[in-house]
Amino acid sequence: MRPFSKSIDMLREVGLRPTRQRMALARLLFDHEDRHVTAETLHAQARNEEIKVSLATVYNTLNQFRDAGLVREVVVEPGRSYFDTNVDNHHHFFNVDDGVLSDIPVTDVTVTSLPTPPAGTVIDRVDVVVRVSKRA
Amino acid sequence: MRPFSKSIDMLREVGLRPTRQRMALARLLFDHEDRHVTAETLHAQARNEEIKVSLATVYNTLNQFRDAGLVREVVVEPGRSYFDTNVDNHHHFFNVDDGVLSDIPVTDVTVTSLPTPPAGTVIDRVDVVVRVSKRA
DNA sequence: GTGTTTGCAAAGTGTTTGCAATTTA
DNA sequence: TAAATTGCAAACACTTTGCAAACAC
Repeated sequence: MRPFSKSIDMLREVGLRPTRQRMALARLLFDHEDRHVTAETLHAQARNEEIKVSLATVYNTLNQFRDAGLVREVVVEPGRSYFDTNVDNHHHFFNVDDGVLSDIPVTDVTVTSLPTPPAGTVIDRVDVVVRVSKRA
Repeated sequence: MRPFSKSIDMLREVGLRPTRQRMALARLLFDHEDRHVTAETLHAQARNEEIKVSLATVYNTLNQFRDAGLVREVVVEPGRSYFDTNVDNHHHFFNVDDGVLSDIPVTDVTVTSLPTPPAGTVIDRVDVVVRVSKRA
């Protein structure tokens, strides 16, 4: 298998040109499972690994990946977006002390009896965020 | 009962001076139940009702009310904070098409089998957001 | 009168965008 | 070489802050 071919295929499938920046970010995101990044943290990691990419491109790329369904955007704090590489149905812990977001195994939380949505609307998705903090 | 005495008492109880601006905003917020406002929408409403208050004061007041436990901050969209006058345990619908946030009656959603929080942390609160959109 | 609060404008934070230069196919 | 993408800096939307004037007690 040629190097990077997985990233190339993934990008081609969603109609994005496999540029150097997009492939590098795809590898950072998808070589390990269940990552939770912000544009800033992903950009910092890229810099650490000597990948040349601007912060604007990181923002644009994350938005394109989200639109393509490769990552999911998670909003838990005002003024900051997290992107989750796990796009399956699942929920989150959010540590309000250090801002760390982590997955809750699907089996560990169960929402029973979903409410009837307001007239004229349908349910897109149910997000459960369990806010945690340091034990007192 | 003297006018405004409820607002005065409420503010005194949480250690905030009952200024003209804080009393006016308290009345807008608490004279009707279960309001969901942003700083901008509350400021707009104040202007409509001829209440003189700056946007900065609306922001500061909402933050003070939140710190005092009079309102709850709800984050569902990047770059915008909603404040909910219902501080009891409950959940939300969020209409992604028009940005309208509404309460889910407590009895209409049940989260069973809460997950074990990460080591060294305790659960502060569980937020369920049901994202809805116009029926296709 | 003394300390608190307000309003304004400026600053701050995270994010998006216009456009020339570069890269991809 | 034609179209897409990048990077920079400027623009943006929302929110916070510094400070002098106004207000509460």
